[in-house]
Parts: sequence; structure tokens; C-alpha cells
Amino acid sequence: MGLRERKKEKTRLAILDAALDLFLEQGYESTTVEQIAGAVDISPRTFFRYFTSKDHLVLWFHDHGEETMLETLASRPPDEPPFTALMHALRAVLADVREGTPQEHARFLKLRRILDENPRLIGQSVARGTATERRLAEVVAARRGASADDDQLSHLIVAFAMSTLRVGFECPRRDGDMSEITARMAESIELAERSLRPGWDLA
Amino acid sequence: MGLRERKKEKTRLAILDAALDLFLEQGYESTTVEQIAGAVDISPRTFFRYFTSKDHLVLWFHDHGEETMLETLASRPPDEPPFTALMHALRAVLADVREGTPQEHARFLKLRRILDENPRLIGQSVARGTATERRLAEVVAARRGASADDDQLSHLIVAFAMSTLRVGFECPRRDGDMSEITARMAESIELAERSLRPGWDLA
DNA sequence: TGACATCTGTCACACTGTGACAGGAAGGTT
DNA sequence: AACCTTCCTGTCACAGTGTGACAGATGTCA
Repeated sequence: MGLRERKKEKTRLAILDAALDLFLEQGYESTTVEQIAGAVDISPRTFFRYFTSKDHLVLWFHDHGEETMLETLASRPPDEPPFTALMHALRAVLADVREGTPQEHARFLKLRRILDENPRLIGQSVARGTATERRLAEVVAARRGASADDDQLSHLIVAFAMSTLRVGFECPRRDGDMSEITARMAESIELAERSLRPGWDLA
Repeated sequence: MGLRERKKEKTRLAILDAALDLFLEQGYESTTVEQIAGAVDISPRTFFRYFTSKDHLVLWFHDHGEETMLETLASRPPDEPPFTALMHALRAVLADVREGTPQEHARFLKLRRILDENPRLIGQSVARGTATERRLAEVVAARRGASADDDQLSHLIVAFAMSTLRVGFECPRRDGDMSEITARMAESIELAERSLRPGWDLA
């Protein structure tokens, strides 16, 4: 990894951290891109070369999560029931979060607080999730030997799995610490697994 | 209902219809608010007094659906299992769509095509859904004699129900007619009911 | 008809996001 | 070290969304 890429990554994180702090100080809406750019001494135009939009800042983790899910899903044995495979993917995301550096934990907690204070952003986060769902549905449909276009069950399996993740992520109280949050997410996964009829995702 | 309200409703629908047609002709992104306003001979400023944003146009039906769901849910017997009650609410939404006037059907079909061509808008639609989910979760939690803050299962029940609706709505092929779409939605509801373990929402 | 609330258009504006272009920094090549 | 190439950054200009303030038009009710 060359100097160029390292510098880029550093700038990226600097923007993110500055933005999260500003959002917590003054609120999301009342913080402008100009301020964020100013805080890390770049031009507003450059900001948009690192993040495609102001909202995109908040979806930072989401992109990582999606990647993890797709990778994990691909690595699961092909004969494993699809929903089970997805639950493993969820646990992988959870493990990623838990095993992060203290810095990453801090970012994660800040992000949760911001999302909690700005319901609109939760919406945006979910909105991005629909793109992920489409891709996951393709993979699940392939596993089931069907086409994602016809097979409603593939979509339902994925939708249920993503719901599980969301509930675990959003549900904890705003003052929860890292261990409480991950515990909630784990709890949500177990809840979902208990709720579904065995073999429902094979029919 | 006075003249004022009737006129308002008429303008509202005129804006909506003009917008849907423009979106289908030229695409969502390349249609401006100015054009929409021009098509119905109002000022752009006035447009924003009827719809809070350009996106809001597309969420028109969503607002109706939410209302129907909350009303239906309130009218179901209190001792009915929550997920069952929600499935009834879903069927009520479906019935509303099916029983609409031909004009309303036309709007519905146009809207579906627009959503299908603009994935970003599906996201927005889902995003709005999160607000609905919160309210529904409150009601479900109350039914379960719990607080929505603590009870993850309430959130999961609602999330699963909304997933069911979404899958039914999004899944049909873009060229489907009204009867095919409603059939798909009904199918999705039955699929969900079959998939869950009896009594899972009572624990 | 007159008093009142509500709706509408105009003007002005802040903010997000994008395209085009020119200068500068990183990387590899000789 | 000098060179060229490629990518990154800042500046300028701009389209488009969305909002606040105010004045005038329109519906409502007495």
C-alpha cells in the first residue's frame, strides 16, 4: 500500500471523525459540509470526492457490514439452509464490530447516538440496506436453485435476516455501552432463530 | 368538506398525476420541481406546500397504507396474537389497493414502474417505513403488555410484518397488471404465516 | 358586505452536489 | 536526478432542492 493510499485513508477517517464530532455538538442538520471541510482543512469540493454525500458519512459502517455479509455468505457451505447461512453472516458482522480497535468502537458509539437523535438518518441507513438486500437475494436464490425474480421466498429470507440485524442494532438504549449493544444484537439473532419454523427456508 | 378543501385535494392530485407522468417520460432525476409546477400552473413555492419534497410524491401511497394499518390494528381484538393482527392489517392495505377506483389503480401502477426504475426511491420508501415501524412497535408492545423500549420481540414482530409487505410489493415483474400484483402480495402474506412457528409472537 | 383565516406568488437565500479546468504531488522510468 | 504519467486537490461556476418573509388574492363565516 503506497503513500498515496495511506494518506487517502487517513484523510477519509479525519473527515469522518470531524464530522461525527460536529454532528454531536451542533446536530446533523445544522452542520454544513463547509464546516466539516473546514475542520479538516480541505475544500468542500474535495469532501465530495471522499464521501458522495453528507448522508454517506453516516452509512460508513454499513458499507463494511455489507461487504462482510457477502463474503461470509459466500464462504458458507452451499448445502447449508440459506437462513442459517445468513445468521452466520450476521454473527460475522457482529464479531467485526466487537473486535474493532478502541477508536473504531468510539466511532461506532458516536454513530449510534447520531442515528438515535436523527430518525431520518435511520431511514437513510435502511434505504441503503435495500441495495444490499437485492444482492443478498440474488445469492440466496442461487443457493436455492431459483431465480431471484420469481422466488419470493428468497426475498423473504433475506428481508427477515436484515430485519433481525436492524432490530438488534436499533433497539438498545441510547446510553448503552459496547458490550450491551453487542449483547442485544446477539439476543436479536437468537430470537429470530427461535421464531422461525425449522426448515421454513428450504420449501 | 368545503370548497377550499376540495380544491386543495384536486390540486394535490393534479400535481401528483402530472409528476408521475413526467417521471415516466423523462425519468425521475431529470424532472425538476419547476417542470412539475409548470405542468399544473402553480409556482414552485406552492409545490412545496402540497408535498414537503420531491421524494414525498412517491411516498403518497405509503402514507395511506400507514393510516390503514394503524386503524386496522386498533380495531383487532386485543387478545389476538400480535403478528396475526398485523397480517390482518396487511390484508386491509391490500384490500384498499384492490378496491380503489380505476384512476387510483392507474396511479398505483405508474408508481410501481417509477419505483422499479429508481432503486433509490425504493430506499426512500423503506426509509419512511421506519417511522411507521416505530409507531406500530409501540402499539404491539402495548398489546404484549411491555414497553417498546425493552421488548425486542415487539420490534421483530413488526419488522417481519413490514418485510412481508415489502416483498409482496416489490417482487412482481415490472409489467405485471393489478391482479398479478395483488396476487403476489397475498402470496407473500401466506408465505410469511407459514414460515413462522405458531405462537412465536406470544413468548 | 365586512372581518377573518388560509392559500398563493414573488423575492431572496442557504445548502447540497456536480462538471470543467489548471496546478501540484506521488509513482514509476531512464 | 530529470522526466513523464497519473491521480489528487482547489477554484470557479452552476443546477437544483428546500425555506423564510411578506404582500396580495381567495375562500369562509358572520
